[in-house]
Amino acid sequence: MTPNKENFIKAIYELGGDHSVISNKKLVKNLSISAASVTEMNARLLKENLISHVPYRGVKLTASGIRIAHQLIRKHRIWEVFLSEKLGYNWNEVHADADLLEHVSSDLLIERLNDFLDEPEFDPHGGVIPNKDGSLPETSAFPLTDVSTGRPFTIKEVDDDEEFLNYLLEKDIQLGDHYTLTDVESFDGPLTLETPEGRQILIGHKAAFKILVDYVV
Amino acid sequence: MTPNKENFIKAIYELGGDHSVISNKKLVKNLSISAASVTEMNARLLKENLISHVPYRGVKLTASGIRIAHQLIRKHRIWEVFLSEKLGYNWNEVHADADLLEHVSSDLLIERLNDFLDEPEFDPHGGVIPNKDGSLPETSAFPLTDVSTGRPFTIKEVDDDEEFLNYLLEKDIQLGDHYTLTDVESFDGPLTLETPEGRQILIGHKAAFKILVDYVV
DNA sequence: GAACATTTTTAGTCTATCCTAAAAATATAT
DNA sequence: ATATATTTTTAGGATAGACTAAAAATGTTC
Repeated sequence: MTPNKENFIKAIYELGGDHSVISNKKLVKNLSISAASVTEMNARLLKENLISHVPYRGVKLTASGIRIAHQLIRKHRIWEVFLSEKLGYNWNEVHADADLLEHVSSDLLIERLNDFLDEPEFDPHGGVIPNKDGSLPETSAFPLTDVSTGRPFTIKEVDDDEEFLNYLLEKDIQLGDHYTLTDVESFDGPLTLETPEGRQILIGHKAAFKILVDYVV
Repeated sequence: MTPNKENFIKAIYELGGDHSVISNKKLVKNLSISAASVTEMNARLLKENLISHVPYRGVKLTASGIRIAHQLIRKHRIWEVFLSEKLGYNWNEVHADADLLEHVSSDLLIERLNDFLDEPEFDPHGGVIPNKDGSLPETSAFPLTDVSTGRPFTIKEVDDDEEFLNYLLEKDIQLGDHYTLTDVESFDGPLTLETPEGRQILIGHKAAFKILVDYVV
């Protein structure tokens, strides 16, 4: 396993390749490599039984491909917690360094780091940290787009994307904040949130999809 | 700069390539690669002006080659301090992981880590940590082989080699220990050290060369 | 200093990863 | 349903890194 293959598997996973077939085109865009390179990498991962391939359709992760993706995400997120909590990185600085570190982290290193950080459950964006064995803890968050009006909810997780995190910083939206949905424009229009203090926040539909929430009990 | 080139430069440095010409043979042994691969890598580093090359004699680092070596050693040693002090790694476990981490560490990461560790001066083996600009702090340690009998000294630094560290563990020799040299066998024979409590320790000449000491004032 | 031994270099391959350009397959649109 | 557009695959190359085997240079020994 090389850093390249690992990144490829992670990209497939992040595009939904654990449950659906991902087109080459999406991978071309996501990884910024040529279409020919995607075809080639598919062939390599296919030979290792990490993906299944439908010609001219795309690829999907096998069970072992998913396990590898989860283990990579575990490493990535544990590093994010370290960078954020111990080294004072901002929300939007952690990603790049974690992306490099995850590929050179021995099991010993990750487990020691996990202990040092007191076995965190979530990374700085609210992403759940997979278990050591590659399984995924249960979580109940769902997209902000699916929330019902009037029922108070809390922000559980946000997309790990630098640009998007800056957008949230601007809107002053943070993990754990409480809101109520007061209005939804039809035809995928913006959503209006209200803070307990009565402040109104407008969120585009596309952004709302990148925010996972849960109802306050 | 790739991890491979970085390791090559570090190997040259560690063999004394900052001040003398290092033969291909030594690099073959040190890096466990073929002689042909060494010749090739020499050609690449020569093109980048990181080494000077005397055909059939060997290579020597240029000023920028030395600076790169120092910066790598800075990264390596800061990671070693972290692994040892914060993650509870043993003396002899730190090397392997530090060797991987040093190649993926951004300047931001290293400087934050350095702050987090309270700007350590030495790594767990007593190696001095180079400055951010690639310069080397002054130290006064010298090989145990050069010590005079009767004058008390202290252990300042030991070779960063797993096998050798286990040897020291066996002999119960640690950084900061105080000893006096009581006897030296001629013809590079073993040295006899004495602890303040009167315990005698026998050290082979080759091992003594890997231990740096300084007189107690 | 000629013969043998060692070391370095050259030549020719191999793999992983990337690319561009062209061909093949699939999708869309009139 | 045929023409056009898009996507994927194939073909052919490039580069970094590593290898083995053979050739060239250097060292050593008697």
